[in-house]
Amino acid sequence: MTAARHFRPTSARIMKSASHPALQNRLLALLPENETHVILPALEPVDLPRGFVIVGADAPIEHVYFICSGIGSVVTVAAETQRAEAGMFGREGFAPTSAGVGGTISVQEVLIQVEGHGFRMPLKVVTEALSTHPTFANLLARFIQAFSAQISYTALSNITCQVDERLARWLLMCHDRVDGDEIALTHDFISLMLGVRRPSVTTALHVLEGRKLIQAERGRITIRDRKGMQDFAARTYGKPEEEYRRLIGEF
Amino acid sequence: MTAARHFRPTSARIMKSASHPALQNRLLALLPENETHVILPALEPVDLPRGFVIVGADAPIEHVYFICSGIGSVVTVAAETQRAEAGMFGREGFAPTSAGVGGTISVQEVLIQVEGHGFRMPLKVVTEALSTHPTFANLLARFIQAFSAQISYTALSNITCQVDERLARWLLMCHDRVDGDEIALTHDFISLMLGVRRPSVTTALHVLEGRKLIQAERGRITIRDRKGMQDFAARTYGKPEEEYRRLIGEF
DNA sequence: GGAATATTGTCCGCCACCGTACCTAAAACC
DNA sequence: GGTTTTAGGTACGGTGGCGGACAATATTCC
Repeated sequence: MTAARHFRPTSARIMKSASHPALQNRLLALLPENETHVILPALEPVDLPRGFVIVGADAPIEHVYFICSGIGSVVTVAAETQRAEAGMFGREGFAPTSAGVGGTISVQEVLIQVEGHGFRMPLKVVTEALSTHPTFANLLARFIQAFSAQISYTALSNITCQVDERLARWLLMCHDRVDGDEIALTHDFISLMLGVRRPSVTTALHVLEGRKLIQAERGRITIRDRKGMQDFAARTYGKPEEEYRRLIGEF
Repeated sequence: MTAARHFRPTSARIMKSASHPALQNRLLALLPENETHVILPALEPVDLPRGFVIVGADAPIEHVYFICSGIGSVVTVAAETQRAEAGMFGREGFAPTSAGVGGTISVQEVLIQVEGHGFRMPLKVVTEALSTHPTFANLLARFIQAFSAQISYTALSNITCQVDERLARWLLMCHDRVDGDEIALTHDFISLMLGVRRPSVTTALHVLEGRKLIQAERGRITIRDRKGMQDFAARTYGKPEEEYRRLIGEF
Protein backbone atom coordinates (compact mmCIF):
# COMPACT_ATOMS: atom_id res chain seq x y z
CA MET A 1 0.00 0.00 0.00
CA THR A 2 1.48 3.28 -1.04
CA ALA A 3 0.87 6.68 0.41
CA ALA A 4 -0.63 7.68 -2.88
CA ARG A 5 -3.63 5.53 -2.08
CA HIS A 6 -4.33 7.52 1.01
CA PHE A 7 -4.42 10.75 -0.86
CA ARG A 8 -5.64 9.89 -4.30
CA PRO A 9 -8.65 12.12 -4.75
CA THR A 10 -11.98 10.37 -5.09
CA SER A 11 -13.66 10.60 -8.46
CA ALA A 12 -15.97 13.28 -7.08
CA ARG A 13 -12.98 15.34 -6.11
CA ILE A 14 -11.35 14.87 -9.47
CA MET A 15 -14.41 16.31 -11.15
CA LYS A 16 -14.42 19.21 -8.74
CA SER A 17 -10.71 19.86 -9.13
CA ALA A 18 -11.19 19.92 -12.88
CA SER A 19 -13.33 23.01 -12.33
CA HIS A 20 -10.54 24.73 -10.41
CA PRO A 21 -7.04 23.34 -9.73
CA ALA A 22 -6.93 24.99 -6.29
CA LEU A 23 -9.54 22.50 -5.10
CA GLN A 24 -6.77 19.92 -4.92
CA ASN A 25 -6.16 21.56 -1.57
CA ARG A 26 -8.27 19.65 0.93
CA LEU A 27 -9.46 22.70 2.81
CA LEU A 28 -10.52 24.64 -0.27
CA ALA A 29 -12.21 21.51 -1.61
CA LEU A 30 -14.52 21.45 1.39
CA LEU A 31 -15.83 24.99 0.94
CA PRO A 32 -19.52 25.30 0.03
CA GLU A 33 -20.21 26.70 -3.42
CA ASN A 34 -21.43 30.05 -2.19
CA GLU A 35 -18.09 30.63 -0.50
CA THR A 36 -15.85 29.36 -3.30
CA HIS A 37 -17.31 32.03 -5.56
CA VAL A 38 -15.50 34.66 -3.55
CA ILE A 39 -12.45 32.75 -2.33
CA LEU A 40 -11.24 31.10 -5.53
CA PRO A 41 -10.96 34.25 -7.69
CA ALA A 42 -8.63 35.76 -5.08
CA LEU A 43 -6.16 32.89 -5.44
CA GLU A 44 -2.92 33.24 -7.35
CA PRO A 45 -1.00 30.14 -8.49
CA VAL A 46 2.54 29.78 -7.13
CA ASP A 47 5.41 27.38 -7.67
CA LEU A 48 6.95 26.24 -4.43
CA PRO A 49 10.61 25.35 -4.92
CA ARG A 50 12.54 23.66 -2.17
CA GLY A 51 13.73 26.16 0.43
CA PHE A 52 11.13 28.76 -0.54
CA VAL A 53 10.25 30.80 2.54
CA ILE A 54 6.49 31.28 2.88
CA VAL A 55 6.97 33.55 5.86
CA GLY A 56 9.86 34.35 8.16
CA ALA A 57 9.88 34.03 11.95
CA ASP A 58 8.27 37.04 13.61
CA ALA A 59 7.63 38.52 10.18
CA PRO A 60 4.50 40.22 8.86
CA ILE A 61 2.25 37.97 6.79
CA GLU A 62 1.70 39.07 3.21
CA HIS A 63 0.07 36.04 1.66
CA VAL A 64 -1.69 32.94 2.90
CA TYR A 65 -0.65 29.75 1.11
CA PHE A 66 -2.78 26.76 0.21
CA ILE A 67 -0.52 23.97 -0.97
CA CYS A 68 -1.67 21.50 -3.64
CA SER A 69 1.49 19.39 -3.77
CA GLY A 70 4.74 19.31 -1.88
CA ILE A 71 5.41 19.74 1.83
CA GLY A 72 5.84 22.79 4.01
CA SER A 73 7.63 22.84 7.35
CA VAL A 74 6.73 25.03 10.28
CA VAL A 75 9.90 25.83 12.17
CA THR A 76 10.20 27.44 15.59
CA VAL A 77 13.18 29.77 15.79
CA ALA A 78 14.54 31.10 19.07
CA ALA A 79 18.03 31.91 17.80
CA GLU A 80 20.34 31.14 14.89
CA THR A 81 21.48 27.90 16.50
CA GLN A 82 18.20 27.19 18.21
CA ARG A 83 15.61 26.05 15.71
CA ALA A 84 13.50 22.96 15.22
CA GLU A 85 10.49 21.86 13.24
CA ALA A 86 7.17 22.01 15.05
CA GLY A 87 5.13 20.36 12.31
CA MET A 88 4.60 19.83 8.60
CA PHE A 89 1.69 20.16 6.21
CA GLY A 90 0.83 19.42 2.61
CA ARG A 91 -2.32 19.79 0.56
CA GLU A 92 -4.36 19.13 3.71
CA GLY A 93 -3.50 22.51 5.22
CA PHE A 94 -2.50 26.12 4.88
CA ALA A 95 0.04 28.53 6.31
CA PRO A 96 0.74 30.68 8.17
CA THR A 97 -1.87 29.55 10.70
CA SER A 98 -1.99 32.88 12.50
CA ALA A 99 -3.70 34.42 9.49
CA GLY A 100 -6.52 31.93 9.95
CA VAL A 101 -7.79 33.75 13.02
CA GLY A 102 -7.02 37.31 11.97
CA GLY A 103 -3.33 37.52 12.86
CA THR A 104 -0.89 39.59 10.82
CA ILE A 105 2.45 38.30 12.12
CA SER A 106 3.76 34.74 12.04
CA VAL A 107 5.50 33.40 15.15
CA GLN A 108 7.19 30.63 13.23
CA GLU A 109 9.09 30.38 10.02
CA VAL A 110 7.37 28.39 7.28
CA LEU A 111 9.40 26.98 4.40
CA ILE A 112 9.05 24.48 1.61
CA GLN A 113 10.65 21.15 2.39
CA VAL A 114 9.54 19.13 -0.66
CA GLU A 115 8.90 21.17 -3.77
CA GLY A 116 5.43 21.49 -5.17
CA HIS A 117 2.88 24.04 -6.21
CA GLY A 118 -0.15 25.74 -4.76
CA PHE A 119 -2.08 28.95 -4.49
CA ARG A 120 -1.90 32.03 -2.36
CA MET A 121 -4.21 34.84 -1.30
CA PRO A 122 -3.36 38.31 -0.05
CA LEU A 123 -3.66 38.46 3.74
CA LYS A 124 -6.23 41.23 3.53
CA VAL A 125 -8.63 39.08 1.54
CA VAL A 126 -8.32 36.25 4.06
CA THR A 127 -8.86 38.56 7.01
CA GLU A 128 -12.02 39.98 5.48
CA ALA A 129 -13.31 36.56 4.46
CA LEU A 130 -13.03 35.36 8.05
CA SER A 131 -15.99 37.52 9.07
CA THR A 132 -18.02 37.19 5.89
CA HIS A 133 -17.48 33.47 5.24
CA PRO A 134 -18.16 31.44 8.39
CA THR A 135 -17.47 28.02 6.82
CA PHE A 136 -14.10 29.25 5.57
CA ALA A 137 -13.27 30.63 9.01
CA ASN A 138 -14.31 27.43 10.78
CA LEU A 139 -12.37 25.28 8.31
CA LEU A 140 -9.17 27.22 8.93
CA ALA A 141 -9.76 27.08 12.69
CA ARG A 142 -10.27 23.31 12.51
CA PHE A 143 -6.98 22.94 10.71
CA ILE A 144 -5.22 25.03 13.35
CA GLN A 145 -6.59 22.73 16.04
CA ALA A 146 -5.56 19.59 14.12
CA PHE A 147 -2.11 21.04 13.46
CA SER A 148 -1.80 21.91 17.12
CA ALA A 149 -2.35 18.23 17.91
CA GLN A 150 0.46 17.37 15.52
CA ILE A 151 2.79 19.83 17.24
CA SER A 152 1.97 18.40 20.65
CA TYR A 153 3.05 14.98 19.42
CA THR A 154 6.25 16.50 18.08
CA ALA A 155 6.83 17.88 21.57
CA LEU A 156 6.18 14.45 23.07
CA SER A 157 8.45 12.56 20.71
CA ASN A 158 11.15 15.17 21.26
CA ILE A 159 11.56 14.09 24.88
CA THR A 160 10.44 10.49 25.02
CA CYS A 161 11.86 9.07 21.79
CA GLN A 162 15.29 8.28 20.48
CA VAL A 163 16.45 9.77 17.22
CA ASP A 164 15.62 6.70 15.14
CA GLU A 165 12.04 6.60 16.44
CA ARG A 166 11.53 10.28 15.80
CA LEU A 167 12.97 9.81 12.33
CA ALA A 168 10.48 7.01 11.64
CA ARG A 169 7.58 9.26 12.67
CA TRP A 170 8.91 12.09 10.55
CA LEU A 171 9.34 9.93 7.46
CA LEU A 172 5.81 8.56 7.86
CA MET A 173 4.45 12.08 7.94
CA CYS A 174 6.39 12.96 4.78
CA HIS A 175 5.14 9.79 3.13
CA ASP A 176 1.54 10.84 3.83
CA ARG A 177 2.10 14.03 1.90
CA VAL A 178 3.82 12.88 -1.28
CA ASP A 179 2.67 10.72 -4.16
CA GLY A 180 4.47 7.39 -4.26
CA ASP A 181 6.98 5.92 -1.83
CA GLU A 182 10.03 7.97 -2.74
CA ILE A 183 10.99 11.14 -0.91
CA ALA A 184 13.80 13.46 -1.96
CA LEU A 185 15.73 14.27 1.21
CA THR A 186 19.30 14.75 2.34
CA HIS A 187 20.59 13.75 5.78
CA ASP A 188 21.62 17.32 6.34
CA PHE A 189 18.13 18.66 5.80
CA ILE A 190 16.55 16.01 8.01
CA SER A 191 19.01 16.83 10.77
CA LEU A 192 17.90 20.46 10.63
CA MET A 193 14.26 19.48 10.90
CA LEU A 194 14.75 17.02 13.74
CA GLY A 195 17.19 19.28 15.54
CA VAL A 196 19.94 16.67 15.73
CA ARG A 197 23.46 16.25 14.34
CA ARG A 198 23.74 15.18 10.74
CA PRO A 199 25.68 11.99 11.59
CA SER A 200 22.90 11.01 14.00
CA VAL A 201 20.54 10.97 11.03
CA THR A 202 22.93 8.76 9.08
CA THR A 203 23.12 6.14 11.80
CA ALA A 204 19.37 6.32 12.49
CA LEU A 205 18.68 5.74 8.80
CA HIS A 206 20.97 2.72 8.93
CA VAL A 207 18.87 1.30 11.74
CA LEU A 208 15.67 1.68 9.73
CA GLU A 209 17.38 0.28 6.65
CA GLY A 210 18.72 -2.68 8.65
CA ARG A 211 15.15 -3.49 9.60
CA LYS A 212 14.12 -3.33 5.93
CA LEU A 213 11.69 -0.49 6.70
CA ILE A 214 13.20 1.90 4.20
CA GLN A 215 15.74 2.05 1.42
CA ALA A 216 18.15 4.95 1.52
CA GLU A 217 20.03 6.23 -1.48
CA ARG A 218 21.91 9.44 -2.07
CA GLY A 219 19.36 12.22 -1.72
CA ARG A 220 16.40 9.86 -1.73
CA ILE A 221 14.57 7.68 0.75
CA THR A 222 12.07 5.01 -0.21
CA ILE A 223 9.48 3.70 2.24
CA ARG A 224 9.33 -0.09 2.01
CA ASP A 225 7.34 -1.17 5.06
CA ARG A 226 4.83 1.39 6.26
CA LYS A 227 3.29 -0.84 8.87
CA GLY A 228 6.69 -1.70 10.30
CA MET A 229 7.54 1.98 10.46
CA GLN A 230 4.41 2.71 12.47
CA ASP A 231 5.31 0.00 14.97
CA PHE A 232 8.81 1.40 15.19
CA ALA A 233 7.58 4.96 15.75
CA ALA A 234 6.42 3.95 19.22
CA ARG A 235 2.85 5.22 19.16
CA THR A 236 3.86 8.79 18.33
CA TYR A 237 2.37 8.44 14.85
CA GLY A 238 -1.34 8.26 14.17
CA LYS A 239 -3.22 10.24 16.80
CA PRO A 240 -2.77 13.67 15.17
CA GLU A 241 -3.81 12.17 11.85
CA GLU A 242 -6.96 10.82 13.53
CA GLU A 243 -7.74 14.26 14.87
CA TYR A 244 -7.45 15.70 11.36
CA ARG A 245 -9.87 13.10 10.03
CA ARG A 246 -12.34 13.71 12.85
CA LEU A 247 -12.31 17.47 12.40
CA ILE A 248 -11.90 17.83 8.65
CA GLY A 249 -11.93 14.51 6.79
CA GLU A 250 -9.61 12.38 4.70
CA PHE A 251 -6.24 13.87 3.87
CA MET B 1 7.82 43.24 39.92
CA THR B 2 5.59 40.32 40.77
CA ALA B 3 3.48 38.26 38.44
CA ALA B 4 0.43 39.58 40.21
CA ARG B 5 1.02 42.92 38.54
CA HIS B 6 0.78 41.36 35.13
CA PHE B 7 -2.58 39.89 35.90
CA ARG B 8 -4.20 42.21 38.34
CA PRO B 9 -7.42 43.18 36.63
CA THR B 10 -7.74 46.81 35.65
CA SER B 11 -10.42 48.80 37.44
CA ALA B 12 -12.64 48.48 34.38
CA ARG B 13 -12.32 44.74 34.53
CA ILE B 14 -13.08 44.68 38.23
CA MET B 15 -16.34 46.45 37.60
CA LYS B 16 -17.20 44.07 34.85
CA SER B 17 -16.27 41.01 36.87
CA ALA B 18 -18.46 42.30 39.65
CA SER B 19 -21.37 41.85 37.29
CA HIS B 20 -20.43 38.23 36.69
CA PRO B 21 -17.52 36.36 38.30
CA ALA B 22 -16.92 34.33 35.12
CA LEU B 23 -15.63 37.49 33.47
CA GLN B 24 -12.41 37.01 35.42
CA ASN B 25 -11.63 34.65 32.57
CA ARG B 26 -9.87 36.75 29.94
CA LEU B 27 -11.68 35.23 27.00
CA LEU B 28 -15.15 35.62 28.45
CA ALA B 29 -14.28 39.16 29.51
CA LEU B 30 -13.71 40.10 25.88
CA LEU B 31 -17.11 38.99 24.64
CA PRO B 32 -19.42 41.75 23.41
CA GLU B 33 -22.55 42.30 25.51
CA ASN B 34 -24.93 40.78 23.01
CA GLU B 35 -23.00 37.51 23.18
CA THR B 36 -22.54 37.39 26.95
CA HIS B 37 -26.29 37.40 27.35
CA VAL B 38 -26.42 33.91 25.93
CA ILE B 39 -23.03 32.53 27.01
CA LEU B 40 -22.94 33.51 30.69
CA PRO B 41 -26.24 31.91 31.76
CA ALA B 42 -25.00 28.57 30.43
CA LEU B 43 -21.99 28.62 32.76
CA GLU B 44 -21.82 26.52 35.88
CA PRO B 45 -19.27 27.34 38.62
CA VAL B 46 -16.75 24.59 39.44
CA ASP B 47 -14.00 24.11 41.98
CA LEU B 48 -10.82 22.83 40.42
CA PRO B 49 -8.81 20.81 42.94
CA ARG B 50 -5.30 19.71 42.13
CA GLY B 51 -5.30 16.59 39.98
CA PHE B 52 -8.85 17.13 38.73
CA VAL B 53 -9.16 15.71 35.24
CA ILE B 54 -10.99 18.08 32.90
CA VAL B 55 -10.92 15.53 30.11
CA GLY B 56 -9.06 12.30 29.49
CA ALA B 57 -6.85 11.50 26.51
CA ASP B 58 -8.94 10.36 23.53
CA ALA B 59 -12.07 10.82 25.61
CA PRO B 60 -15.39 12.42 24.64
CA ILE B 61 -15.77 16.02 25.76
CA GLU B 62 -18.68 16.69 28.12
CA HIS B 63 -17.95 20.18 29.34
CA VAL B 64 -15.79 23.10 28.24
CA TYR B 65 -13.89 24.78 31.08
CA PHE B 66 -13.08 28.45 31.49
CA ILE B 67 -10.64 28.83 34.36
CA CYS B 68 -10.70 31.92 36.59
CA SER B 69 -7.82 30.94 38.88
CA GLY B 70 -5.36 28.08 39.02
CA ILE B 71 -3.48 26.34 36.23
CA GLY B 72 -4.43 23.55 33.86
CA SER B 73 -1.96 21.32 32.04
CA VAL B 74 -2.46 19.85 28.61
CA VAL B 75 -0.69 16.51 28.49
CA THR B 76 0.00 14.38 25.43
CA VAL B 77 -0.30 10.69 26.18
CA ALA B 78 1.00 7.99 23.86
CA ALA B 79 1.27 5.25 26.48
CA GLU B 80 1.37 4.82 30.25
CA THR B 81 5.08 5.53 30.36
CA GLN B 82 5.04 7.96 27.46
CA ARG B 83 3.46 11.24 28.49
CA ALA B 84 4.58 14.84 28.62
CA GLU B 85 3.05 18.25 28.98
CA ALA B 86 2.41 20.15 25.76
CA GLY B 87 1.34 23.40 27.37
CA MET B 88 -0.43 25.08 30.25
CA PHE B 89 -3.17 27.67 30.63
CA GLY B 90 -4.87 29.71 33.32
CA ARG B 91 -7.56 32.35 33.25
CA GLU B 92 -6.34 33.44 29.83
CA GLY B 93 -7.70 30.31 28.14
CA PHE B 94 -10.09 27.40 27.99
CA ALA B 95 -10.03 23.66 27.49
CA PRO B 96 -10.34 21.33 25.77
CA THR B 97 -9.35 23.26 22.67
CA SER B 98 -10.93 20.81 20.25
CA ALA B 99 -14.37 21.91 21.43
CA GLY B 100 -13.54 25.42 20.26
CA VAL B 101 -13.87 24.41 16.62
CA GLY B 102 -16.69 21.91 16.94
CA GLY B 103 -14.77 18.82 18.04
CA THR B 104 -16.27 16.26 20.42
CA ILE B 105 -13.19 14.27 21.42
CA SER B 106 -10.03 15.53 23.10
CA VAL B 107 -6.69 14.28 21.80
CA GLN B 108 -4.87 15.24 24.98
CA GLU B 109 -5.51 14.85 28.64
CA VAL B 110 -6.21 18.07 30.52
CA LEU B 111 -5.75 18.22 34.28
CA ILE B 112 -5.49 20.78 37.04
CA GLN B 113 -1.94 21.45 38.11
CA VAL B 114 -2.49 24.33 40.53
CA GLU B 115 -5.90 24.37 42.22
CA GLY B 116 -8.37 27.11 41.51
CA HIS B 117 -11.90 27.66 40.35
CA GLY B 118 -13.73 28.45 37.18
CA PHE B 119 -16.81 27.82 35.11
CA ARG B 120 -17.90 25.20 32.66
CA MET B 121 -20.44 24.88 29.85
CA PRO B 122 -22.00 21.75 28.37
CA LEU B 123 -20.30 20.88 25.08
CA LYS B 124 -23.56 21.12 23.19
CA VAL B 125 -24.06 24.75 24.16
CA VAL B 126 -20.55 25.62 23.01
CA THR B 127 -20.96 23.80 19.71
CA GLU B 128 -24.18 25.66 18.95
CA ALA B 129 -22.75 28.99 20.03
CA LEU B 130 -19.90 28.59 17.54
CA SER B 131 -22.26 29.15 14.63
CA THR B 132 -24.55 31.70 16.27
CA HIS B 133 -21.89 33.78 18.06
CA PRO B 134 -19.08 34.72 15.67
CA THR B 135 -17.06 36.74 18.20
CA PHE B 136 -17.15 33.84 20.64
CA ALA B 137 -16.02 31.46 17.90
CA ASN B 138 -13.22 33.74 16.78
CA LEU B 139 -12.04 34.30 20.34
CA LEU B 140 -11.75 30.56 20.96
CA ALA B 141 -9.98 30.11 17.63
CA ARG B 142 -7.52 32.86 18.51
CA PHE B 143 -6.73 31.14 21.77
CA ILE B 144 -6.13 27.85 19.97
CA GLN B 145 -3.65 29.59 17.68
CA ALA B 146 -1.88 31.27 20.61
CA PHE B 147 -1.77 28.01 22.52
CA SER B 148 -0.40 26.27 19.46
CA ALA B 149 2.49 28.76 19.52
CA GLN B 150 3.11 27.86 23.14
CA ILE B 151 3.20 24.16 22.28
CA SER B 152 5.65 24.75 19.45
CA TYR B 153 8.02 26.40 21.92
CA THR B 154 7.61 23.45 24.25
CA ALA B 155 8.64 21.25 21.34
CA LEU B 156 11.65 23.47 20.69
CA SER B 157 12.84 23.59 24.28
CA ASN B 158 12.36 19.83 24.53
CA ILE B 159 15.19 19.26 22.07
CA THR B 160 17.45 22.27 22.30
CA CYS B 161 17.46 22.95 26.06
CA GLN B 162 18.87 21.29 29.11
CA VAL B 163 16.62 20.35 31.99
CA ASP B 164 17.44 23.43 34.06
CA GLU B 165 16.62 25.78 31.18
CA ARG B 166 13.35 24.03 30.49
CA LEU B 167 12.55 24.18 34.17
CA ALA B 168 13.15 27.94 34.19
CA ARG B 169 10.76 28.39 31.28
CA TRP B 170 8.16 26.21 32.93
CA LEU B 171 8.35 28.06 36.24
CA LEU B 172 8.03 31.40 34.46
CA MET B 173 4.88 30.19 32.76
CA CYS B 174 3.46 29.07 36.10
CA HIS B 175 4.41 32.40 37.64
CA ASP B 176 2.42 34.20 34.95
CA ARG B 177 -0.69 32.32 35.97
CA VAL B 178 -0.72 32.61 39.75
CA ASP B 179 -1.11 35.59 42.07
CA GLY B 180 2.09 36.34 43.95
CA ASP B 181 5.52 34.77 43.66
CA GLU B 182 4.88 31.49 45.44
CA ILE B 183 3.90 28.31 43.61
CA ALA B 184 2.88 25.08 45.33
CA LEU B 185 4.76 22.32 43.50
CA THR B 186 6.56 19.08 44.28
CA HIS B 187 9.61 17.84 42.43
CA ASP B 188 7.74 14.71 41.57
CA PHE B 189 4.95 16.59 39.85
CA ILE B 190 7.35 18.81 37.92
CA SER B 191 9.24 15.75 36.74
CA LEU B 192 6.01 14.34 35.31
CA MET B 193 5.27 17.57 33.46
CA LEU B 194 8.77 17.99 32.06
CA GLY B 195 9.09 14.31 31.25
CA VAL B 196 12.34 13.86 33.20
CA ARG B 197 13.47 11.94 36.28
CA ARG B 198 12.54 13.35 39.65
CA PRO B 199 16.19 13.67 40.76
CA SER B 200 16.89 15.68 37.62
CA VAL B 201 14.36 18.24 38.84
CA THR B 202 16.03 18.37 42.25
CA THR B 203 19.44 19.14 40.81
CA ALA B 204 18.03 21.59 38.27
CA LEU B 205 16.24 23.45 41.07
CA HIS B 206 19.54 23.62 42.94
CA VAL B 207 21.11 25.29 39.94
CA LEU B 208 18.39 27.95 39.83
CA GLU B 209 18.59 28.38 43.59
CA GLY B 210 22.38 28.71 43.43
CA ARG B 211 21.90 31.60 41.04
CA LYS B 212 19.44 33.22 43.45
CA LEU B 213 16.69 33.03 40.83
CA ILE B 214 14.30 31.09 43.01
CA GLN B 215 13.90 29.86 46.55
CA ALA B 216 12.84 26.25 46.95
CA GLU B 217 11.20 24.88 50.05
CA ARG B 218 9.34 21.68 50.67
CA GLY B 219 6.35 21.70 48.33
CA ARG B 220 6.78 25.35 47.43
CA ILE B 221 8.87 27.39 45.02
CA THR B 222 9.24 31.16 45.21
CA ILE B 223 10.33 33.22 42.23
CA ARG B 224 12.94 35.76 43.32
CA ASP B 225 14.44 37.08 40.08
CA ARG B 226 12.06 37.01 37.15
CA LYS B 227 14.38 38.86 34.81
CA GLY B 228 17.25 36.51 35.61
CA MET B 229 14.98 33.55 34.96
CA GLN B 230 14.10 34.87 31.52
CA ASP B 231 17.77 35.23 30.65
CA PHE B 232 18.39 31.73 31.91
CA ALA B 233 15.52 30.26 29.88
CA ALA B 234 17.53 30.82 26.71
CA ARG B 235 15.00 32.69 24.58
CA THR B 236 12.38 29.95 24.84
CA TYR B 237 10.19 32.17 27.01
CA GLY B 238 8.37 35.19 25.69
CA LYS B 239 7.41 34.67 22.07
CA PRO B 240 4.25 32.63 22.72
CA GLU B 241 3.19 35.21 25.29
CA GLU B 242 3.69 37.92 22.66
CA GLU B 243 1.49 36.01 20.26
CA TYR B 244 -1.25 35.83 22.90
CA ARG B 245 -1.08 39.58 23.43
CA ARG B 246 -1.16 40.27 19.71
CA LEU B 247 -4.16 38.02 19.09
CA ILE B 248 -6.16 38.49 22.27
CA GLY B 249 -4.68 41.07 24.62
CA GLU B 250 -3.16 41.24 28.08
CA PHE B 251 -3.18 38.05 30.09
C1' DG C 1 37.69 13.74 -18.49
C1' DG C 2 39.05 16.17 -14.48
C1' DA C 3 38.09 19.48 -10.84
C1' DA C 4 34.92 21.30 -7.65
C1' DT C 5 30.97 20.46 -4.87
C1' DA C 6 27.50 17.99 -2.42
C1' DT C 7 26.36 14.07 0.14
C1' DT C 8 27.23 10.28 3.05
C1' DG C 9 30.09 7.23 6.23
C1' DT C 10 32.92 6.70 10.41
C1' DC C 11 35.54 7.69 14.52
C1' DC C 12 36.65 9.72 19.25
C1' DG C 13 36.23 11.86 23.66
C1' DC C 14 32.67 13.98 26.38
C1' DC C 15 28.64 14.83 29.22
C1' DA C 16 23.76 15.35 30.31
C1' DC C 17 20.50 12.55 31.55
C1' DC C 18 18.72 7.92 32.56
C1' DG C 19 17.35 3.89 35.67
C1' DT C 20 17.71 2.48 40.03
C1' DA C 21 18.48 2.46 44.64
C1' DC C 22 18.97 4.16 49.24
C1' DC C 23 18.85 7.65 52.81
C1' DT C 24 17.25 11.90 55.30
C1' DA C 25 14.00 15.17 56.77
C1' DA C 26 9.64 17.24 57.11
C1' DA C 27 4.73 16.70 57.70
C1' DA C 28 0.68 14.12 58.78
C1' DC C 29 -1.66 10.85 61.36
C1' DC C 30 -3.30 8.27 65.38
C1' DG D 1 4.82 11.41 71.18
C1' DG D 2 5.89 8.12 68.24
C1' DT D 3 4.85 6.02 63.78
C1' DT D 4 3.69 6.36 59.04
C1' DT D 5 3.70 8.88 54.93
C1' DT D 6 5.39 12.15 51.78
C1' DA D 7 9.01 15.03 49.82
C1' DG D 8 13.58 15.86 48.91
C1' DG D 9 18.81 14.78 48.60
C1' DT D 10 22.55 11.92 46.88
C1' DA D 11 25.12 8.27 44.64
C1' DC D 12 26.62 5.12 40.68
C1' DG D 13 27.13 2.79 36.49
C1' DG D 14 25.32 3.01 31.80
C1' DT D 15 24.38 5.25 27.36
C1' DG D 16 22.45 8.09 23.70
C1' DG D 17 23.57 11.81 21.42
C1' DC D 18 26.82 15.89 21.05
C1' DG D 19 30.79 18.57 19.03
C1' DG D 20 34.11 18.17 15.97
C1' DA D 21 36.98 16.27 12.60
C1' DC D 22 38.12 13.58 8.61
C1' DA D 23 37.56 10.28 4.83
C1' DA D 24 34.99 8.32 1.05
C1' DT D 25 31.86 8.40 -2.35
C1' DA D 26 28.30 10.61 -5.94
C1' DT D 27 27.14 14.54 -8.81
C1' DT D 28 27.72 18.58 -11.12
C1' DC D 29 30.19 21.78 -13.67
C1' DC D 30 33.60 23.30 -16.74
